Amino acid sequence: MEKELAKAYAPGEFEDRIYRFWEESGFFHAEIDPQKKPYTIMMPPPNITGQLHMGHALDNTLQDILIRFKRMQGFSALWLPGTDHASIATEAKIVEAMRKEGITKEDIGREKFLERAWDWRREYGGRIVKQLRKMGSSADWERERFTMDEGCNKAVKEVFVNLYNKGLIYRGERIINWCPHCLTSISDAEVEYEEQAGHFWHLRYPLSDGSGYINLATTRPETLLGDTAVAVNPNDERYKDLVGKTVILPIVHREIPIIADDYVEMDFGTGVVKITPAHDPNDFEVGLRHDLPVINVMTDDARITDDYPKYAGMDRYEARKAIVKDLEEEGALIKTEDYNHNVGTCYRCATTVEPRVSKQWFVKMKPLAGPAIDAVKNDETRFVPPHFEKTYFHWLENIRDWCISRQLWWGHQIPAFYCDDCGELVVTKDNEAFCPKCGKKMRQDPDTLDTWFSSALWPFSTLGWPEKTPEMDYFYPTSVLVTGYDIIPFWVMRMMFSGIEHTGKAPFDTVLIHGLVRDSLGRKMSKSLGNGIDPLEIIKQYGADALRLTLVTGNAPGSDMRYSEEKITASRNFANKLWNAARFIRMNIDGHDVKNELPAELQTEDKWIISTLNTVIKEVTENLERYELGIAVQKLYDFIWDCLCDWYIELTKSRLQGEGESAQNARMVLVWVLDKALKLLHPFMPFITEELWQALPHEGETIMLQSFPVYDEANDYPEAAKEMNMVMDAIKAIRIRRAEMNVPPSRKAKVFIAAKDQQTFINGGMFFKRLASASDIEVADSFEIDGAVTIVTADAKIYIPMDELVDKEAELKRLNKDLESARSDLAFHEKKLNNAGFMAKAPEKVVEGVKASAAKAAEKIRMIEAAISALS
RNA sequence: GGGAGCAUAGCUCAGCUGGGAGAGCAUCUGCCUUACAAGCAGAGGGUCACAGGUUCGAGCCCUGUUGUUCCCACCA
Repeated sequence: MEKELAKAYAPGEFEDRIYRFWEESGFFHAEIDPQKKPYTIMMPPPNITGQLHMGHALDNTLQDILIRFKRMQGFSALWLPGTDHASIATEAKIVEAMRKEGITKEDIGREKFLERAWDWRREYGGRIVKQLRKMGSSADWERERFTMDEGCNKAVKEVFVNLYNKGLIYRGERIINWCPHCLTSISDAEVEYEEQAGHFWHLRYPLSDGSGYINLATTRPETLLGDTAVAVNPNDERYKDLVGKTVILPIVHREIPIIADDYVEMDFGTGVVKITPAHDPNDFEVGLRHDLPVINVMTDDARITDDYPKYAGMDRYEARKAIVKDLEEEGALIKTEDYNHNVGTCYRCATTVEPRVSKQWFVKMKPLAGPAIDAVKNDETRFVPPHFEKTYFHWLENIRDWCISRQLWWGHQIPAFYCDDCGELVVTKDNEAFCPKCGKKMRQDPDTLDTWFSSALWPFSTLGWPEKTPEMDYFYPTSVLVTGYDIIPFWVMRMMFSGIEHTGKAPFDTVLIHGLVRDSLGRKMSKSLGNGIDPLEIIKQYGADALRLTLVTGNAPGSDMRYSEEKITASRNFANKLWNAARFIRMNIDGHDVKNELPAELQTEDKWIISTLNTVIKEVTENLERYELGIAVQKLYDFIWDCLCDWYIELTKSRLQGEGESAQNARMVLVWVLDKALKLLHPFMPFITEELWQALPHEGETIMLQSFPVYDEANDYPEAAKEMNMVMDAIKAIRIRRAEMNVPPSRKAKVFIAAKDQQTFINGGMFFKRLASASDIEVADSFEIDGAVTIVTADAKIYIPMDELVDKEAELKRLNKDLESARSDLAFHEKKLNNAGFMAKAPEKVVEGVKASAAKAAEKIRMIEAAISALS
């Protein structure tokens, strides 16, 4: 065997080495194997602009646990990784870098710009995937994809053309969300609302016929330039006579009509609304209904157009000030009021979105949403936890058409071509097109597609679709999607309807939703707060396994968790504990030929640990199958620390000090149990388990390809477990009593045990010496001992003669206290047994349990009473 | 306005289909017991937010209330 294990857990010394070993050996690679069942996870592709953060760390840890578990269970487990081109974010970075050089996109043109973008991607696109490797992610890097690679591009074109031909993609002039900073349209899902302090400006518009005024209020006076009507509710008696008349728009002095529309709330404000179809989505709808002109008053960077020379070139907010001032001078401003309202902002740059009418491409959503809703309703895909279905349904049921064109260069260029001569439109997968009418070479639409348009195809574009590949047949639909609840509307929903529409099958069996990793105060980690924790720093300091354990411990699906330094150290301490347990076993098998198998003859304590492990195997497997990863790891933690380290290893120490078969058997059991424990823990803590497994007797190249332990009925030893528990209970009771009396462990004393089940205590005799500070032990039916500390457990009466420490009064007091508690115990159980309803309706198993507890309590009372009478 | 989650020990959180409340951290006591002081053995600490209900039995199921977080909508 190799060198000694280091004294303390030092992950920095082996994690990178092990990862390299795994990757170079090809252990992560999944192949189509008809002998095996497929298990597939598509990694949510991180943005190429991204750096690893806690969100990725959590998301990847959960996926890696599932994929390693299934791989060990014998599935052909594919975890397909990749990155996303992130059109807005990437383009913004490149534009920013160019700005520092003093050049703009337009200066260098599209082709050169794209060259720079690809260079940028080559340079930085690999950063995030390197960081994912640090987490231990066992992804199949040989199959790594990029949302803008050739295959994905092919899939995008195929989908665009299909949807266009079915009439599900159209081009139209609509009001869309426009980001004046990113200079592109964005979809509804990309708008974030935030409350901002603003004002309510109360205005009066004079009626054209000079008969008076109509009063209204606005939060955006600058849009007045584009007003083409004022509206009232048709049922509003106050204004009934005014509908059909006109008013003179202040400042602009344009005559605009007063119209009636249900959209106007009578109870709010004066019940009159100014209508600016070009700059408000609701007004746009009103405009359509009443055939109002649409007057765009702003440029693409949200400045007033040259049509209004007085304000031309001012940005929205300057213009607002200037216009308010002018309104005041004109006498049109009645009053100004403070008012908080929600304002839409761009999710990328936080700039206030400007609704704007423009010609864009849209996906018609209603026909696609229906089947996506059905797939979840009929359980083709299920959410864990299930309540996220509601979020999903809510979005799909209220969905509006998806604006997919972006005025950006970095992305999939829209496969639509225009004829500049006759205006003909052709949508095609080809890279160029000629006008079917006049034969002229056509001009491709300069816009690109929303990033999410290509990510929506990720579950199948990565498997070679639209080609009929064997991978599609074998790995699709995928098994589980692991992602945060925050991107259900962006991504989950869009993958669902895309998968169903293009492949006929929902892309996932299960959608496992997790929460956010927050800081120790419960705040979202963000750049602006500066409260982000860098996972790479944590890995450097504590190891990837400690980070992974922290992220999965106590993690329940769908709920947020807090990160804290204390949790990390607790995880690191557990790793150290495991490390040392392995080191202890290594030291003890050194020089002996120990095979990783169970010996023919087992002691009671061996049977107990094997039996306990067997239960843990069963439970952990069940928990993993149900995505209860936090519960699964908790059980392993408890088993390894409490059962294996604190009890079983301690129980074996005296045997290990001896020679012969008993010692050898103990070594074998230790190795066998640790081997199983390492395998169970491997999906959670891959590095340390590999390192330790390699250092122990084993067969095979790597732990990651060993079979996951399986529950085996033959390893259940209920009798042995019961006996062992009697002994352990007695040891604990002695420890408690000694601690209460402040007796140091160095002060040994003989222990007399009176029990019915004498053999059990005789067998366990040596444990009392090591674990209960016994100098010697004697077991009998009963004892007559004076001046002894008396301890009663459910199965035994224990005497420890320690004359000088025994205070008869105190002993009696203590025994009486025990008696009281035993009596109330008995009363509790008897109350149930005397309850007719309970006896009639409770399941037999429960009744039996209560009966047994009552009998135990009664026995204990008898023993305590005897002890008391002996003392007094 | 609509919807969802959460409320359990001082703190952070588990608690699976209802059967006498758990962990880690923190606090206190005693231990260098030759794997581990990143450790060992113990202790204290809870009206499971509140009020009803269902049930033989409720932290868990139902109804309501309060507090809190989030998502959606957006009345200009």
